[in-house]
Amino acid sequence: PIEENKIKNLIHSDIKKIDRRGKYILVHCEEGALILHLGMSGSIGVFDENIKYHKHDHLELILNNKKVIRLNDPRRFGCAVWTDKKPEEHKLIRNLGIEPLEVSDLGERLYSLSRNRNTAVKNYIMNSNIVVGVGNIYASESLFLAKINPNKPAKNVPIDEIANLVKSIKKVLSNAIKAGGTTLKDFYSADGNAGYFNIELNVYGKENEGCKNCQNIIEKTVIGQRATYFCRKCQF
DNA sequence: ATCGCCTCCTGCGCGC
DNA sequence: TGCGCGCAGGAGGCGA
Repeated sequence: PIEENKIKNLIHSDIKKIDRRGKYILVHCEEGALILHLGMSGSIGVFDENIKYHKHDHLELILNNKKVIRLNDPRRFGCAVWTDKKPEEHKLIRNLGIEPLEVSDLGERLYSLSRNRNTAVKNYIMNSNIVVGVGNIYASESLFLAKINPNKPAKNVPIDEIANLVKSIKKVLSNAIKAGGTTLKDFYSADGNAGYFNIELNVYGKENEGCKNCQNIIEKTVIGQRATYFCRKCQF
């Protein structure tokens, strides 16, 4: 949800820094911080101040350089929350898991945290209280590269497979970042133009196509209410 | 603590 | 063309 009234605290406030934690964008100001999330369908655009609104523009930050920042989010799964305190201490942020591209011991940590986890390994790596950044596309892609069946209980994945999985997650995420994200359909970059390229996907959305390793048929299944794609022959 | 299930909401593509 | 249906990139919150 968008907390409109509280966000008015931003009036006359300087933006000191913008960074992120997991998939949350943190706009640090003098008096606190704006916490943004784009959900499934959100986008942020920077426009000239007099440009007309688009359908589903929900929040506008008016800057002092005749530009505006607008949050557009058709499905409204995103959020915009103001906090007076350090954003790291906010309840949406403080329980977030490991930043996969910022630690060198991800394998050891994911292994030890998984020993009592009976849930499917795909659910495990998508749990943002464990590790952040692995969304539904990248979960299937990472498990394919690591040759791990997405349904295997997390606690049954041995240390060497976790090591492969961690390598795959890092590779998939950094390639995706380099490519500018994954565009399935509508996507707008910050200047308002349709932008960016599809990254190379191996399994996501490839139901009934041939596996790129073994030509076996890619299967679609549902794990944790989410579409999941894998090759039964390569991943076990 | 952990887990599975439900929910929020709009839009699009498909089959009939 | 139009309608109804299923599905979609996230993740908080609930009860068991």
